[in-house]
Amino acid sequence: MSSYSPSETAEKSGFSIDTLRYYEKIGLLDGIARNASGRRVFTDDDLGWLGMLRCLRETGMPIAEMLRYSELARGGEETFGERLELLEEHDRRVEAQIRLLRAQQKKIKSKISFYGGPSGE
Amino acid sequence: MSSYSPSETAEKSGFSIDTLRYYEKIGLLDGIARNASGRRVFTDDDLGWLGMLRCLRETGMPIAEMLRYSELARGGEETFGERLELLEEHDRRVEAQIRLLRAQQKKIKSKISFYGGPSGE
DNA sequence: ATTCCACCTGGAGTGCGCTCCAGGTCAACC
DNA sequence: GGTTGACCTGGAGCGCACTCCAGGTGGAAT
Repeated sequence: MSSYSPSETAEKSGFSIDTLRYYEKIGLLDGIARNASGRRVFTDDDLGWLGMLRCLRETGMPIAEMLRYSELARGGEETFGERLELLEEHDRRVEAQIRLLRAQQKKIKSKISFYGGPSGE
Repeated sequence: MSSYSPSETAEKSGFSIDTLRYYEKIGLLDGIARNASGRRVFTDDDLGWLGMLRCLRETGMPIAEMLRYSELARGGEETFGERLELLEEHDRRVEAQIRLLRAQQKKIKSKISFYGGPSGE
């Protein structure tokens, strides 16, 4: 088994069918195959790419930048350098985001113990 | 010094003046004092509250829930239990968010090393 | 034959969280 | 007395990322 209907793909990728269509429309998904009656047929490769997109989205990358990354990905090995740069930049932002979350979480926890949280009261 | 103009408050709190007005309008900020000519005057207490709001916002709490928290905060000590519950629930979401980020960051880093990232090439 | 269902399209609508705007006020400075 | 600048109000507008809708198609089951 290596080809998937839109609904299977939605389930496996975690994106809704509407989002899959939207992503194809704006160019995040390229060359999605169609069967004889015009329906989308997703491959394992497509699922792999969707996994990458999901990773980028969930770490807060804006669609516009994912689009940039997609364009680079279409450019073949020549764009490895640029893709590397883009991901490293993003990785730094993710790192900063985690740091911020941790710092703010500390404040929340201290507020919790102020209100008499676990092992407080 | 213990009272601040809107622009000072914006600078100190990290929210824009427009956002401060908006927060007051929707009820996240309550009882902000005014001077004789109708301008807002923020106190250290207000700044403290804004710090809490900022913490909640930056950890992804939706405005609607911050509103709920604000209402509870107006309710005095009787609402400590509910506030505690709300913050504990939020803390768990923050924890999950951090975990997700860390997990996705791993994928990004492995992609980076695939592209020939630091100490790779 | 018809009912059903998953899918298709283009385009409109939604929810969130601001952000901007027009038109006005007031205190202060030149 | 005029100008400036920070502030005020109500309300419109915006950017993002979807999400929904109307109307239609094509294959499969009853």
